[in-house]
Amino acid sequence: MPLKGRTKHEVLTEFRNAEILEAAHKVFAQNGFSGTSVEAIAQEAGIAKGTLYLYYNSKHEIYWAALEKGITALCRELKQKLEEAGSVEDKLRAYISTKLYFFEQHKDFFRIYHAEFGNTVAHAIHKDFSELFLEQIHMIKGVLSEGLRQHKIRDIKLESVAFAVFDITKGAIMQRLLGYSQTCIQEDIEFLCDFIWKGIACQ
Amino acid sequence: MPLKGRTKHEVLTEFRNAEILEAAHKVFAQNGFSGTSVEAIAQEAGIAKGTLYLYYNSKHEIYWAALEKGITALCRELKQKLEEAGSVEDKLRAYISTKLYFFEQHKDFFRIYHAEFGNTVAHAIHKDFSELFLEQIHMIKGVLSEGLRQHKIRDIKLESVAFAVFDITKGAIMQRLLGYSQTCIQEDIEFLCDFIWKGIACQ
Amino acid sequence: MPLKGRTKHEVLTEFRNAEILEAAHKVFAQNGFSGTSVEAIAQEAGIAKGTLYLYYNSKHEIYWAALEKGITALCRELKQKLEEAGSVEDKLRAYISTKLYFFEQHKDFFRIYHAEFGNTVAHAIHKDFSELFLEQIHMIKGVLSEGLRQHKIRDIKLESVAFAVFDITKGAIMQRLLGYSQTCIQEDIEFLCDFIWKGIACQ
Amino acid sequence: MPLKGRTKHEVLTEFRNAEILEAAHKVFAQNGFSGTSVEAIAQEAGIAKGTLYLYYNSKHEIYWAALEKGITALCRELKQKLEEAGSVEDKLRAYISTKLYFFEQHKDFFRIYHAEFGNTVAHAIHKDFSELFLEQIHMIKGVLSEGLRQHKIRDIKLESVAFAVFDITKGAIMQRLLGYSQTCIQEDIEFLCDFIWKGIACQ
DNA sequence: CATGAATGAGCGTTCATTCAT
DNA sequence: TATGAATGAACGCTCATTCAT
Repeated sequence: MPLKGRTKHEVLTEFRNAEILEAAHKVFAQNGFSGTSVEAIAQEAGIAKGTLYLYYNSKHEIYWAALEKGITALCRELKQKLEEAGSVEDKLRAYISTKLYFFEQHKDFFRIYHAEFGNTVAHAIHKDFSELFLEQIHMIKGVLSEGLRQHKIRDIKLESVAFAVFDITKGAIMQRLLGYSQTCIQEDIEFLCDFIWKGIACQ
Repeated sequence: MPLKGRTKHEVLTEFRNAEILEAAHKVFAQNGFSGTSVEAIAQEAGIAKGTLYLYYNSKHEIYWAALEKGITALCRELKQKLEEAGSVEDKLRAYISTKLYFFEQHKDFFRIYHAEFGNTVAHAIHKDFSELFLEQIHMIKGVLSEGLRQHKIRDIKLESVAFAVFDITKGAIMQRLLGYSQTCIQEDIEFLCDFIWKGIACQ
Repeated sequence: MPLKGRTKHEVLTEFRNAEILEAAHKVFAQNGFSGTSVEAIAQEAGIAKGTLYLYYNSKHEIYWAALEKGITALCRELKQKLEEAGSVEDKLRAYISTKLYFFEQHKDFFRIYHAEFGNTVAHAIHKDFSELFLEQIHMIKGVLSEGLRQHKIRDIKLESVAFAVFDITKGAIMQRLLGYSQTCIQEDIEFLCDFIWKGIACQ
Repeated sequence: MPLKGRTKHEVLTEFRNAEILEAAHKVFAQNGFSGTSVEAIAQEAGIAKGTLYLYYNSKHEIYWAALEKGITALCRELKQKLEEAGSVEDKLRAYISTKLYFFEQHKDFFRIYHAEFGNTVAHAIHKDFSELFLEQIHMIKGVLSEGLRQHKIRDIKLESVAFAVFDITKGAIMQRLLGYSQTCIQEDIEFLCDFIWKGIACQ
């Protein structure tokens, strides 16, 4: 009895998937990949261990799906906020503030995301991860290009700046999570925007 | 017959230690902590598995020793280069260039170092690691303070800047390792110095 | 569909448990505790090594469970036979004959039981073991007390006698197992009863 | 420079041997055979691990030598005291009291001795051990034979009695070691002699 | 679809024994 | 003779994955 193009089965499956990934986020964030047992994920999700394998073929796949889901959600929100923003300055601010707020709400996910970052350099298991990562770099580069065309940004290596923006933002989120920074989010956003803009603006 | 206060035995022990840690650097860099077996480290070091346990009490201890050795070496080099540098600008440049060159020569170590960074956020196993990390932040803040006193740097949250400098630099190294950046090191250094200085200088 | 208060699962579990302990009896008896590998128990039980750990948390736990199961069975049988016996003489005979016949049928168990006895003196690992041991002493003392009240037994230190009865009986079983004694069980029982009774009877 | 038929070397070797076995007694008594590391014996003896292997070929050999030394000493003392004793009653008492006093002074050794007894039944590693054990049985049987010839002992299976005497005595020592018996040694000896003699005497 | 008992490869660690010095 | 660093086989235990129910 398809409704809106989806069978009841599909809806149920999707629901289960969401439950599993939510559980995965939680336990992977707490214990890391190798510190997490499939059993723990199953318990957290409230299902049997074997059931997990009806939805995912391996522990790695669960991990990757959880990672991807979060990144996809982040990218969707970033794209939307960037589109809504008008000027280049606003877009840059939108990127930064969206990310800080997003991870403030999804701290568990940031842990996984950040840990995977560490692994990416160490031994690129997932090529896909770097692709998703590069997508963000591309996004920032797009904003910077626009700023360059509008002569708001000085002649500078856009790619390097994009990486820098990405890294500084990620670092700021990390500081918040580790409790190194006691400032409020707005203050952090102001600082980052100011620092970056000064670094790239004309004159 | 001790020479220069060291017995033959001590020299041998130190040599073995160095061999083990070098091997550890290599295999941990390739496979991460949990992906690395003690057997693999032993083989890489050219010794028996049991021999490892004459020098270290556990796999974790080997890992941590490898990490610490690298960080200590980096810190030593950073301190020396910062002292040699004259002006604040030079010191900032010294920090950045020393780090880039250091990790260019110790790529394996960077992988471990970076991976541990990911873990630190995820679940702080080693308090000591964050201490060593904060030591670098402190170092940068010292330079920035000097710049502030000399009115070369505008009134800005030094701590946040320090983190930013740290993150951008680390990001740049990562780009090089992953092959995202085809520029030469000098170019990277120039870019980073320019970008950061513009972001913090007066006016 | 539970039958007699037990689910199919419970029955299966109990069956597995019995299989495991039987296997444990055999291999522990042959090789002692430290000479027995978990792998060997699993093979003897016809299951995988990991399966053992679904039922017991450690090798020690398996050992102790095997020991306890046997002792419990022995104690149950002893109590029953003692109750059935009428006079004090019969009770003493019942204790001795029950034990000899019991261990004649459970030779493997006697080996473990006896070995643990050796360990108990050496370094009391299991307090529980000495408790179970003392339970038997208490049982014998009870019989002797009755004999004393009935003036069948002379005034003598009951505890010491109880230990003596216990030790002689155990020794007799050991002789049989080691093949030192070629006499039949009945003969052994007669000898023990006669010897002990002569030692404690009035006049 | 042989003195009394022994070279200096032989004396030294014997001294080392004694030191090693004394150390072995101590650590084996505390931790059992498998719980004792060769390293521990070496440390206790104050020599290097490798040195042990100059005197003994394996851990088992050390264990066995320690056991044998004690048993030999016990047997020597038993024989001497039995010879000194006059009547059959005195000889029986001499056997019992010598054993109780001997093990009172060599508690460590009793632990090993008793533990090995457990193992003997479980899995006869050392045939030699049972030989030494049977030697004592033989000794007791000799005394009993004499008593039989002198018509002090009734017609009874001597071998069984010998085992019984052996077992009761061993049990009494064990009780003392475990603290189950608070009586003094003399009291224990009186009880054992009385109990056994009543059990075997004529009428 | 869901379950969870069963599996067995894999790993960290220990320790009796050897051997170069 | 004495040493103790080096060895590597062996073992207890874990856990991702499978599959009969």
